[in-house]
Amino acid sequence: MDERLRKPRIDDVARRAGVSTATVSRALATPDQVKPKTRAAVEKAVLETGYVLNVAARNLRTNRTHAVLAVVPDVANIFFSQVLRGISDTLHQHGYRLVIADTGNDPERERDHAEFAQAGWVDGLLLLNGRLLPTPAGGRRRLAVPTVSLCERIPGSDIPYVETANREAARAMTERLLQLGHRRIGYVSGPPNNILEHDRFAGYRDALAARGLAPDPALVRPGDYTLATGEAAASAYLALAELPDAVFASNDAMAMGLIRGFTAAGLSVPEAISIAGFDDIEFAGAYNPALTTMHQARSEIGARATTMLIDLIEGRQPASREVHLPAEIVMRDSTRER
Amino acid sequence: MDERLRKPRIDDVARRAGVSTATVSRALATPDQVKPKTRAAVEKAVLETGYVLNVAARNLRTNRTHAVLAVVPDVANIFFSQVLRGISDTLHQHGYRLVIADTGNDPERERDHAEFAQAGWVDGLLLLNGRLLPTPAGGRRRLAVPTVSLCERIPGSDIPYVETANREAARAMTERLLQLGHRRIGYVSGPPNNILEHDRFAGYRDALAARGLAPDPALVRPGDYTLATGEAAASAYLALAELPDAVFASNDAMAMGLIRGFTAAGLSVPEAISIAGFDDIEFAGAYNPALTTMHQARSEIGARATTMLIDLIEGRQPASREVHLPAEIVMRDSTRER
DNA sequence: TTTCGATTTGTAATCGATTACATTTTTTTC
DNA sequence: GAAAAAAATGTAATCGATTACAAATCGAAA
Repeated sequence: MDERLRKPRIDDVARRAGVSTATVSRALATPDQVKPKTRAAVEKAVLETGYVLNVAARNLRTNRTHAVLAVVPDVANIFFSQVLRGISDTLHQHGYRLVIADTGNDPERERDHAEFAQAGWVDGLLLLNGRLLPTPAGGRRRLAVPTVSLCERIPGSDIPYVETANREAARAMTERLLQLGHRRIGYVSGPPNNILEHDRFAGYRDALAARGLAPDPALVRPGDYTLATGEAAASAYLALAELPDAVFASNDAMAMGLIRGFTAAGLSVPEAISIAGFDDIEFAGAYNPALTTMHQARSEIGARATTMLIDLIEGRQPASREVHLPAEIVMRDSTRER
Repeated sequence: MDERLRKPRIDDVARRAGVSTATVSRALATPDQVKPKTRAAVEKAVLETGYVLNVAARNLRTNRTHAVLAVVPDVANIFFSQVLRGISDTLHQHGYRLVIADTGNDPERERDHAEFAQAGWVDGLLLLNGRLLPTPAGGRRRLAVPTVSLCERIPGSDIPYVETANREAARAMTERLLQLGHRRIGYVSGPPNNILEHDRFAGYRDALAARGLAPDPALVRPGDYTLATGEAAASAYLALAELPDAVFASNDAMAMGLIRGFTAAGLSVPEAISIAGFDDIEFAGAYNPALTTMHQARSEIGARATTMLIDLIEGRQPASREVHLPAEIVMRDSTRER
C-alpha cells in the first residue's frame, strides 16, 4: 500500500519529528514532560502526517477506555432521555464518553450488554433500571466494573444508587391535595412489582394515614404508566356512584390520560375534579390544562450518579453510596381548591 | 497477584482445555471450524475459568469494533430519541452496538466526537444533524469512517442521507387545509438557515401557488421550534385585524404553543381556528385537543439510515444513497372544516 | 494398505500504542 | 568548573487477542 495512503502510526510521526515513539506518546499525552521545542516538532509532525491515535491500541495497553455504558430500557422514553442528558454532560466534563445500550425492555439484551461491559469495553456501568442484575453465567465472579444504579435502587444488592425520594414526594403531593380541601383522593398506580411504584403508593397512604383517613380501595386504580391506563381509570371513576374530589396519578402520562378521559365525558379539569401527576415531563407544563405535578430533577439524578461512578472508577471513595433527591411540587392549572 | 483473582486470558483457557490459543479463538468465533469434541472442551474451560474476551485486544487486532457512533444535538429531544430507537434496534439486529454522543448543540463537541470516530473508536458514523461537517484539522484527509446523515441532508457534501420528504409533506398538509375550506392560512416557521425548515416553507408556498394564492407575509411568523415561539405567534395573530382561518406550524411544539395562546385568549381550537403541526411527536395525540399533524416515521428513518451505514461498513453498495421517506397526514381534533 | 485431499490444530507474527527502566542531556550547587 | 541532581529522551517489553502459514490428523479412494 502506498505510504501516503496508509494510516500513519505513532512511529511515522516519531521518524518525521526525529524522536522516539516514547517521546511522541509523551508529547501528546503529558506535554509538560517534554521540552517545548521537542513538543513543537512533534506537533508539526502530527499535522504533516495527519496522525490520529488508535484508540484500540491505547485501550489495550492502558486497560482503560474513558467510556461509560448506560443501560436504558428505552431511549425514546422522555423520562430517561432527560436523565441521559445529565449523564452525558457530566461525563463530558470529566473527559469520558457515553455508550448507550437500549435494551428495549428485553432482559436478555440487558444481560448481554452488562456482560459485554465486563469485557473491558467501558470503564463503568450506569443502570437506569432496577430490574437488571448482571450476574455472570458462573455466578461466582463479582461485578468487575464499577456500577451505579439510577432512578430505581436495586433491592437486595449493594450497588450504590441515586433516586428521587419517591415516598416522601408522593406523600407531599397527597398532603397538598388534602390541604386544598380534597378528601376523596384517588390514586392511579404504576405497574405492580415496581419498586418506584411501591414507594409512591406508600407515600400516598402515609399522607392519608397522617390525617386518620383510610385509603378507599375503590379509589385506587391500577395503571402501567401509559396514557391509555389513565383514560381507563377515568372511565372507572366515572362509573362510581360518587366521583373522587381529586386524583393523584403516579406519573404524568396517566394524569394526562385522566384529563382526556374526564374532559371527553364533559367534566372539566380542574373545575369538576383536580388531577395531579408525577415526573414533570417536558410537556406537563404545555398540557391543556397545564399539569400540576412533582418535579423530578432528572438531569441532576443523571449528574449525581455520574459523579459517583467517576469517583468509583478513579478509585476515590464517593461521598455517599445512597442518594435520595428531593422532588418539588409544581402547582399548575390541573388542580384547584375545593 | 493470585492466579484465581487475575482476569483469565485466552491462554489460561487454552491451557485448561489442553489446546492452543488459536483453537480457543476459533471455537469461540467460528465454532464450526472446530471439532465438536474440542469445542465442548473449550466451552467447559471457559466456564471454569470465567473467561471474558478482551474487547480492546480484539479491536486492535481485527481493526473493527462492531460499534457505531450516533452524533446527536440533544438526546433529550423527543424527536431524536425516537430516531435513536430505530437506530438501536437495527444495529442490534446486525450485531452492532450503539455509541451516542450528545453534543448539546455545541459545534466544538461535534467536531471532537467526529474526529475521535476516525481513531477507530467505531466502525461508522451517523449524523443526526446537518450542521456537522467533520473536516479534520488538516482538511486534506478524506472522511475515513463510513458516514450517513439523517433527518437533515448535508448541503454541498456527498454524504448519503435519509430524510423525510419535507417539501412534499408540507405541501400536502397545506393542501389539506385548503381542501377544508381555509383560505387565510398562517405559517409558523422554524429557525432560518435550517435546511429542513427551508423545505417545509417551500412546500407551504407550493400548495398556495398551485391555487393561485400568494402567501400573505403578515400570516407568516418566525419561530424556532419551541413552544414559546408558538405562543408568541398566537399573540401576533390576535393583534391582526383579521384572524387567519388556520395556522400550519412547522413542528408540533409550536402548534401546541399556538393552541395554548389562542385558548388562553378565549378562542377555542378548532372551532375558532384550525391548527396543524408537523412531526407527530409522542404527545401530539395526547394533547388537548389532539393535534392534527404530519407523521414522520422517525424510527424508520433511523432504521433505513442504519441499514445503509451497515452496507457501507461491510463493503456493500447500498441500494440508494439518497432516501426521502414520505410523511403521512394524521387528522385529529385541532382542525375542522370551515 | 497406501495415498491424496480435506479437515483440524498448532506456532508464532502481528495489531499500535504505553511505560519501566536505562541512558543522555541539562540545570543546579558549591 | 566539577559533581550532583533533575529533566528529557530512548530502548524494548508489554497489553491480549486473531490469523497466516505450517503441521498433524483423519477419511475416502484406489
